[in-house]
Amino acid sequence: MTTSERLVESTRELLWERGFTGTSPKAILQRAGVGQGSMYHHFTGKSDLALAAIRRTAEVMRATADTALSGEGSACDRVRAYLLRERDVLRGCPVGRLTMDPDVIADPALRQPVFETLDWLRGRIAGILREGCERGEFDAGLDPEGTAAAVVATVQGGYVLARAAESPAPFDTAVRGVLSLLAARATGPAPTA
Amino acid sequence: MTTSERLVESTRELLWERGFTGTSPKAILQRAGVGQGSMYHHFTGKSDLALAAIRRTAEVMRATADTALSGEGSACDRVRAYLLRERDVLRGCPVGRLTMDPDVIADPALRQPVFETLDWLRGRIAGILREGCERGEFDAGLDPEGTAAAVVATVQGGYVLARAAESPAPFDTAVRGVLSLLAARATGPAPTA
DNA sequence: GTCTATAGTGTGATAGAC
DNA sequence: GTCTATCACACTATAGAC
Repeated sequence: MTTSERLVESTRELLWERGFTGTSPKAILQRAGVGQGSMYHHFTGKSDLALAAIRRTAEVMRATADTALSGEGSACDRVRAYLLRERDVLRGCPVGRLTMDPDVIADPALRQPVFETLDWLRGRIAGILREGCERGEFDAGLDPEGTAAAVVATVQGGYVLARAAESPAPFDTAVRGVLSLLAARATGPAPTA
Repeated sequence: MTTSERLVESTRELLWERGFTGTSPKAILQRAGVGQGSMYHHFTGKSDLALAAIRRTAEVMRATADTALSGEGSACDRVRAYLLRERDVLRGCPVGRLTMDPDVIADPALRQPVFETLDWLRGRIAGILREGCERGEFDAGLDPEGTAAAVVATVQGGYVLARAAESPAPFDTAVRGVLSLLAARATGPAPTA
């Protein structure tokens, strides 16, 4: 791993744990085990390094979500696979948590990958649900866009509830709830959600 | 307004805007228009002041939510009233945003009011849905706990999506989605969600 | 390309005058 | 009760040696 890569990885971890405001260059350097000079040689500063880290994290999250969503089965099965995939719930979403960071939201360059990732996810799920509707997998009138937004929001909000409770339980309950509501709209032999 | 109250109000605003880590005593004092001595006279430090501010914010949020949830109508109507109540969506939830602040979550005293508020909200909505089930307002098998968690998570996650997009639209879409899923479970003449 | 040294500013808290 | 002065330390960035 190059010095540059080590810096990006350390930044990714710290942004996830502490956010942008809560992460100092000093902490990044200590975790990466490099001196200050290296950071300012490879990057123009904290924001530039954060941008590289956020872009990488967004890329990883997108790939992970797409794997779960691209599996076999009905639209409902694929959304279920996404919702029930393994997660380190108490750590929260490395992309979503950045939206609570005013310095990230205020900087268009930093906000863009955050927006693009969540927007892509919403659109991906909406597309799957729309296909499901066209195939008659759901009863008439299911709102693919609204449902997709609710699914993504449930995950993001589930992290909030779990971190407040210091327990993954509220996350799991919320996921169970939205899955149950969705499964009730599926036609055919109702799978136990 | 007393000096102490001014300090708490300034802290509430700043915690909402910038979180605990992103808020300095200096910023609080400037906004409140008082000197440093006043703060350390009334409070032991930043955390103590934040605790007073968080408790007050939690109290306000609980009252606001309870007003919307205590209205007339069916269980579905009351949850709808809560979901559709006016919100400054792009500011996010003043309680929920604190869960992304590692220093808040790490301090049991600061985390407690955050947890209690969100847990109360979940329980309140679950109770309303349970009553609705008992009155036959929903078709059999609606999961009150799961649905309530999904409703609260959708709101919290809706803020995340809205802030990422710098637009309230994704929040509104998610709320429409979860409401549509819930309304489909209501018996009788389906109200257009 | 990486290091240490240094600078200037801000943070969170204390001391002591009024 | 409120103010200003001061403290020790951390933050972000730059300079310049190696």
